Amino acid sequence: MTATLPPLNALRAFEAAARLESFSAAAGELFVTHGAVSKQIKQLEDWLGVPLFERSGGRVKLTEVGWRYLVQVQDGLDIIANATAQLKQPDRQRRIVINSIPTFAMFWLLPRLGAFQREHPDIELRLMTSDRDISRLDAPFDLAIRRGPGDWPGHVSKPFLEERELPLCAPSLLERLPIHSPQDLAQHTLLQADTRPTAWQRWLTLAGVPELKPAATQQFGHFYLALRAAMNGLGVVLGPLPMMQAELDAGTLVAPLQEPSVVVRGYCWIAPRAAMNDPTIHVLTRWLEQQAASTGIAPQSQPG
Amino acid sequence: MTATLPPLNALRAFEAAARLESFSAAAGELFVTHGAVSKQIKQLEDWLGVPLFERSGGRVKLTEVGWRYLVQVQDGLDIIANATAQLKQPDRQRRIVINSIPTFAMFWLLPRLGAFQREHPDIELRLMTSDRDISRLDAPFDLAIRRGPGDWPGHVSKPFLEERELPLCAPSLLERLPIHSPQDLAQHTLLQADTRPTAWQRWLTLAGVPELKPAATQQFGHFYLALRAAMNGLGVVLGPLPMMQAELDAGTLVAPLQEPSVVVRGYCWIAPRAAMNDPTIHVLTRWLEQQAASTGIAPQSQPG
DNA sequence: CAGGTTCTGTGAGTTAAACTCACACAATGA
DNA sequence: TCATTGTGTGAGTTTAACTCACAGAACCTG
Repeated sequence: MTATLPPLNALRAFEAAARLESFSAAAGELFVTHGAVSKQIKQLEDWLGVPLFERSGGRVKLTEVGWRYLVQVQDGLDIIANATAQLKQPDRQRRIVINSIPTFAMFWLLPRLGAFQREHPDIELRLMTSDRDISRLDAPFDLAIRRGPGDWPGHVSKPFLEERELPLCAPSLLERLPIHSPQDLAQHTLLQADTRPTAWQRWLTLAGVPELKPAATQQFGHFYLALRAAMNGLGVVLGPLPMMQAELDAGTLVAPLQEPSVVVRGYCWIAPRAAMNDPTIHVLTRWLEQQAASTGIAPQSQPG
Repeated sequence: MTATLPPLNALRAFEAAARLESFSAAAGELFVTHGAVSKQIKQLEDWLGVPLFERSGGRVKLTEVGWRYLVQVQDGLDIIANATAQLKQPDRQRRIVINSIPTFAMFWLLPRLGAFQREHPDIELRLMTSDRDISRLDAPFDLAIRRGPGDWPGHVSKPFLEERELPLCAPSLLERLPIHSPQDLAQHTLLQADTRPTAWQRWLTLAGVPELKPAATQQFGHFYLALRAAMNGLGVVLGPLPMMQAELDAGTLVAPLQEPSVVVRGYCWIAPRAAMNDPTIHVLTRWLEQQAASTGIAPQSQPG
């Protein structure tokens, strides 16, 4: 990371002073004089170019900007402190922690987890979800599921499930506004997620209607929220197949259009290189590949 | 935070050296000599008590411990760098960002979002999800939904929806192993989440069977994963009502037992004090309260 | 195999950040 | 009005961070 960092030692003083709303109390906590804290805060404010505290008669109170900065600085420093504490006290537990992107966890992995556990009752799985790049996770993991291929230094990865996208929506939506061609999407709300920002534009281009303006768009922080919104009749989502096949089979979602069907980046399992010595990881990754082969488009052989 | 922080300036050198796997390259990036970087790394390793790099013949490579530390240090430093950049370039947008805990977003809020948008087409909502304490979020928000009451300095909050918990499961589960009394739970897998770690123990205690040992327990990182697992027939979850009423009505979940029904901490909206000057926040919070009053247990008047 | 190149390790000395000390000023409370 | 508490800051001190110079090791090339 080459982004500009502020004077880091000053952050320690800032965090304490802001949390306690007192330079003197912060000085006590940090075992320095209040003058040191005062100078550090002044240095930080000068460097940032904005006041972080309001002063009134020997008392300080965070400004709104200072408050916003504090919560993020605390988050950053907490992560560093926690990482440091963990490093000093390794906590070795025997379980496989899977960190999956939320949509995959909910619509593909979770419905199959029971089968895995019946087949492997001796393996304890713990499922976490995150959209983040694996290099930026708060907690360690043994296996990650992310869309790929991708660049994951220090890890082994392998694609195991391809994906294609089609417009999907609740059947009730079509009763009010039928969709027979891509042009009909102009009457609808298109649902999208931060994690797939260009999906609709790409699909519309392939469909031959790049300039189409929908009635509205609805943005969600996570794709699974967009999918749930579609099930709730809020609009049309570009649904991933074969992941949503169960919902199509159940009739909670329908695919009004069959073309174009865009093949997009599929799913990879990702493990730290050191974890590849663990046979349990092999059991799990083989199981993932077998499940993918039996339900949808397993990728052609591709090196990790 | 009074947790021990390592020498912070050394982290800057460590991050660069670790990312580039070169002290000389790190020195170039940081505009210091390689000797400065070497000394900083040595200081950090001495302070932590563990080597972070393997040395071989003038080359360095991260140890496994060093690698794990790097990803977390990078995360922490990135948050600080991003907070710093945001502070310098305020990005003022006109939209309401809601940060809700995932379960509430999916099962209560999202099904109602369409109604809100039809009633208020001029307000753009952006829905984010997180379990984190609001003081530790990566991104700013205008309104948060968390379970409470709670202590949220600098914010205004108000409970608007109470909650009670009952064992819920898929109907297919009862076909194989009926549940007529709390003792019957011994034959089942109890599903739980990190965010509600003591829920089952409390419920079993109230049910008069504190020593009951279930066939298994299954832990999930998020409560909504536990709920989805229950719908997929993986076990019994302590389901929140009235949130899951729609699923009970639809038959995807059933409540085999009606007692004891535990009233637990419900839901609060939380807004930064400064945001209370914004009339849009009032529109949204009043709408939340009205929706809660019409669907479930609205709390007795309680100050924020 | 020898020499050159590149990279890290470290002692000695230098520089600058961090700190202490002491005093000044302001708000609050008794 | 005076005492108390807290912040601001200049001057001086201390220590972390740094440069400089040299040494050692691995790798590459001729």
